[in-house]
Amino acid sequence: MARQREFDVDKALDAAMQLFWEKGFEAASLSDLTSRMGIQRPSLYSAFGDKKGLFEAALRKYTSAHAAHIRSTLQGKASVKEAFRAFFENLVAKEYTKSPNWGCFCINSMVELAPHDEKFEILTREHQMYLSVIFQETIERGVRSGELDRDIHVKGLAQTLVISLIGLTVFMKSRPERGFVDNSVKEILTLLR
Amino acid sequence: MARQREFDVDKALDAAMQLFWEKGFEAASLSDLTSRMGIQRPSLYSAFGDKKGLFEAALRKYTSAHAAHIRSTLQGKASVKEAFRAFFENLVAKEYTKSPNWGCFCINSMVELAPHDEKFEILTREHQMYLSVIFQETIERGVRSGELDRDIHVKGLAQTLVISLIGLTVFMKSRPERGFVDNSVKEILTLLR
DNA sequence: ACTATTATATACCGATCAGTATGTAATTTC
DNA sequence: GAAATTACATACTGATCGGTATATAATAGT
Repeated sequence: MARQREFDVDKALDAAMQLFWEKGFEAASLSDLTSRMGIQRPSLYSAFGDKKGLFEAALRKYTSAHAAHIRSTLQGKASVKEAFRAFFENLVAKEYTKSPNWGCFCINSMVELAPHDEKFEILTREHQMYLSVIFQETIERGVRSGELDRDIHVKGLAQTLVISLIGLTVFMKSRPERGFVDNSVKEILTLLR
Repeated sequence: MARQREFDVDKALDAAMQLFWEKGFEAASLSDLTSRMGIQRPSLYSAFGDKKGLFEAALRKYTSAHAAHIRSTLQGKASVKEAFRAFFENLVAKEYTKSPNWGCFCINSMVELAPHDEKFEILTREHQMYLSVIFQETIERGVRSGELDRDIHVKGLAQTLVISLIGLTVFMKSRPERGFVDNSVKEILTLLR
């Protein structure tokens, strides 16, 4: 119809996601955003509506990629116990190579926005619910294969692993000694019997 | 020497703590603060230095009260298993009566500030370390009394309960169905054998 | 009572906030 | 190639940000 966009919307969204992830919603200013995204203000507003709209788009992009990553990681090993062990150990190892540690964008958003904005209360909750379903499916696979006890409480266990994942991710933001989280991961994995 | 203060510093700090707890550091403005504290800007600056200083004072007040509360709660019951059960169930029940749910001021601060400010990285981490010591002492009491197995990994278990506490507190900010957290609490408590 | 000192209240500071009006460049349809 | 449409860049809006200068009120020591 008319002049075409000169910037890649998805690349710009990715840059916004990175900044919101690092700084949170309030602390990321429009000037920060436009400079990191490499576009001007009016382009941002025409493409994403407003700051909240951009934030929501960035968070949705993050959660879908995050869930896909977790799902494929857990499917990567035949042994379910091994899969969870690799998942948690990898999570810890990764956070201790980066410095500083921005944690999980979805959890950060849950803490900052969920109590003040119902849209983000729902969005962040639903992501954790989705992760618990992924965990649950993985555990069920272990039960079917005979690797895990038949009388295990599959759903409760999956939910507990989500809680543990959140706890670990948040606590690592304060950069505790690694032994602390290593001990916890070991303990948490004993729930898989 | 001269004119005396007309406001109660501790009461004002309490009001600031409440606001920072609800809104976080960035989202709580000086206008918000002074109006909630019932004082004028210069009084705030003369008593607390600046916004960060006020925040730090509020957080320190919170953490010391929080730790004292947890310590006395855990000492309230002879049975260690019962003590932890009551502690976690009370935590959940309390969060589900308030609406909305502001979570834990220290955890909120860890998420918002720890990666950007070393002072708060340390302050929030040390509080969790302190909680893990309280948990550890309680577990040791259970081992001594014979209520808990002698071969339990006391420290690792205490650290895991801290991780679980963080995970539960954060996740409840998104107001999930209560069954989810109830299941997790039940599962977490099975670690106490 | 006088002086020094400190708290209070008002009003202000430059900087930055999120968001937009305006004018120009580019691309399509006719 | 003219008209219509849309993206771009600059510059601006009123509002609010954290922080402070100034002036006045109150209390202490002398």
